[in-house]
Amino acid sequence: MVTIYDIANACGCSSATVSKALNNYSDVNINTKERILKKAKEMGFVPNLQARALSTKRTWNIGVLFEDKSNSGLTHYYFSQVLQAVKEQAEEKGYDITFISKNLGGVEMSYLEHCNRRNIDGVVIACIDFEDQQVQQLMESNIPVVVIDYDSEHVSAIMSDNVRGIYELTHYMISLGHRDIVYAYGHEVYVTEERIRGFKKALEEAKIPFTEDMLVKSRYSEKQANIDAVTEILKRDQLPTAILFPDDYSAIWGINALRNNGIKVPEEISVGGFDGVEIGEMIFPRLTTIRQNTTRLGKEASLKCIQLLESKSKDNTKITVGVELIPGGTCMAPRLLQGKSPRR
Amino acid sequence: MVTIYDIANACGCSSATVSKALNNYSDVNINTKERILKKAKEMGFVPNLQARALSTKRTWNIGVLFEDKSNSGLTHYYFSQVLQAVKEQAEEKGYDITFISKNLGGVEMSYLEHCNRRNIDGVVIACIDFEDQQVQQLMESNIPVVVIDYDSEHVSAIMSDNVRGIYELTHYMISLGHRDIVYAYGHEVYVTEERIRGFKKALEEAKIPFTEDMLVKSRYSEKQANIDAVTEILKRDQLPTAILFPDDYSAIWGINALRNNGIKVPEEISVGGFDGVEIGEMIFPRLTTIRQNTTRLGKEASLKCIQLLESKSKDNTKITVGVELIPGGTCMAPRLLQGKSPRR
DNA sequence: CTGAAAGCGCTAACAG
DNA sequence: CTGTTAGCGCTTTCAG
Repeated sequence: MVTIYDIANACGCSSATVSKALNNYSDVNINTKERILKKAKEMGFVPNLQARALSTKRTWNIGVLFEDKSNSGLTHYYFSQVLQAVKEQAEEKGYDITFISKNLGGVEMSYLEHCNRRNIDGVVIACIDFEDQQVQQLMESNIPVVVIDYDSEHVSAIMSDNVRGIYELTHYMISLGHRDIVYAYGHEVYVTEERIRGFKKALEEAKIPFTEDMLVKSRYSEKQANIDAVTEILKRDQLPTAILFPDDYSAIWGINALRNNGIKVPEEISVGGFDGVEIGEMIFPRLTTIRQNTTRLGKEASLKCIQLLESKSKDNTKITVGVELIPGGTCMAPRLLQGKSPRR
Repeated sequence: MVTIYDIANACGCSSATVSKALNNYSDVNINTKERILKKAKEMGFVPNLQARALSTKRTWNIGVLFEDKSNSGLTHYYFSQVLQAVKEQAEEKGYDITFISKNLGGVEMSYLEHCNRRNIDGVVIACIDFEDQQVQQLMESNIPVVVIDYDSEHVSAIMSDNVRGIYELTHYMISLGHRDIVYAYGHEVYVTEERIRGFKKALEEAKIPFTEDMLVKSRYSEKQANIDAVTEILKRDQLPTAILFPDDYSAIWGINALRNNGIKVPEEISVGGFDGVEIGEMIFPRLTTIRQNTTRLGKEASLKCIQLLESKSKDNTKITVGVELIPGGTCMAPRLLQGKSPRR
C-alpha cells in the first residue's frame, strides 16, 4: 500500500503538500501539484478512507434502512427499485451505501449504534414499520435522516402521493360504474392510513356512502393474507364488483384466489393493485394499478440526505412525488345487474 | 462521542486496559474488566470502526459486486435474493456489506481501487459479465474473492448446478414426449455455455440428434429479446413442441408473445423457464422451471468469503449447490401429430 | 495484571 | 507556497 508519505519522499516534499495537492487545495504551486499528482498515479496511490474519516469526521457513507415486517427485504421489487435509485444517486455523488441492521455479529445492537460504529454520514429509511422504537430513536438522533413515505416532525421525508394514488384508482373504478368497492388494505401503518383516506375521499366525492364492509384487513405482499381476504369477501351474500388490493403482488395473489373460486376477473369482479411493478405487466390481462415513481423516490431521498449531511443540518421538509394510474385489463364496467350479487 | 480515553478516565485506568477489556483479552483482571465494561455501557460507548480499522487492517466490510449487463441490477429477483442471503449471512458474522462500483463520485475508478479505498476485507461477485477486464483484475488481486457461477483458477466459486438444471428440464420435456425442443439461450457467458452443455447432454442420452436450429439466441430477462426469439421461431415451417427460455422472466415474456401470436401454451407449445423465482408461481398456469437455491448460493458465498479473509488466504475451491425441477402447468405431452407443425 | 508510547494514514492549523 | 506538528480513536508491543 502506498501512502502520502511515499509520495512525499518520491517527490521530495512533505506529506502535507501531497495531501493538499491531492485534495485540490489552492495554496500549492501548480507545478509541484502536477508533479505530485503524476507521481501518485504512477505509484498507484489509493487514498485510505478510514484514515481520512478519522481526521475529517466524514466517512462518505450513507446508511440505508430497508426492512419490512414481512421481511421480503431487498427481494421486494418496490424496495429494490428504490434502493437501486438511492444507490445510484449516492454513488454519483461519491458516497457508498451501508445497510443498517440490528444484531450485527450475533450481538444485538440498535440501528443508531450501528450507524455510530460506522460513523455513517446520513441515513435513508424506507422500511414499513416506522413506529419501531429503534427507528424512532434513529430519527431523533442528530444524524441526518431522510424517510420515504412517513411523516415525522424530526426528519425530512420524500412522500409518494399515496392519497392521490388510491383516490385516483377508486375514482377510476367509480367512473367505470362501480359502487360496491372493497379496499383490502395492508399493514396498519402510516401509508395505509393515508391510502384509506384517499379511498374514502373518492367515495365521498361520488356521494357513495362509506360502510365498514368496504374495508377488509389484509397485508402487503403476503400471499396467504390476501387469499384469506378474498375468502372472507366471497362469504358475503352480496359481492362487491371491484376489489382494490394493498399492492400488485397482493392483487395477483388475489386474482388467482378469485379465479380458483370460479370468479371471473374482470367480468365478475374488477381488480386494482398498487405500486406499478413489473409483474403487473407480465400477467394477462395486464393489471390495473397505480405506479409509484420508485426511481424518483430513491433519487430524491439520496439527494436530500446528501444535502443535509453536507450542511450538517436536519430539517423536516417534505417532498411529494407523483403517482400515475396505469389502466390495465383487470377492470371493466360492472355487469348490468350492477349492485346485485353475481351468481356464485 | 465517548472514547476509550473517557472510559479510562472514568475508571482510573489507562486506555490500553480499556481496549483490552473491551476486546476480551485474557490479561486483564476480572474485576477491572467488569468495572470497565459496566462504565462503558453506562457512558454509551460505541467503538469507532474507522479507528480500529486503521490499526488492525480489518474493516469488517465485505464488498459485493452485483452488476449485470441488462443493468436490472438489484431489481432482478434472482440477484436480490442472492444478495439478501449474502447480506444476512455476513451480518450474522459481524460484517457489513459495501457495494463495489466503478465511477464513484463522477471519478472513474476501477473495482479494485474502490475496494482498496475502503479497505474491503473480501469480495463476493455475482455479476453476469465475468470477462470484464476490471472484474478479472479484481479476481487476480490479493483480495479474497468468491464468485457465484463462474469458473476461474484465481478464485473460489459457488456454483449452481447449471448443467444438471437444464439437463433435468430437457429430460423432463423429453419424458413428456417432446423431441422438437428449442433452447432460447441467454447472453453468451460461462453459465450459458454450461447450460447448453446440459441441454445437449439430455438430447444425446435420449438419442435425439442435435441440430443447430434447436438453439436460438436470446438474452436473460430482457422482454424484447425474448419476444424477438419467439417471433423468430414462429417463422419456421415446422414449429417446435417445446421451448426453454433463459430464465423465468424471459419465459413469461415468451409465453405472452406466443399467446399474442395465437399459440396455446401448453397445448401447442410447452414452455420451461429457469431460476424458480416467485413470479413463476403467480402466473396461470404455474410455470415449469428449475429452481436455483439462491439462499444457499448467497449464504455459501458469504461464508466462504469470510473463511478466506479470516485466514488471509485465497484458494480456488468450488462448491456446487443443487437445483430442483418445479413441474408446473406450462408443459404437457405434445399433441398426437407429434413432429408435425401445429397449424398456424 | 497495567500502562506508556508508538503508530495506523490522513488532515488541518499554524509558522515560516 | 511549503513544512512542522498535533491530533483523529484504537491497538499493540514492551516494560514494569
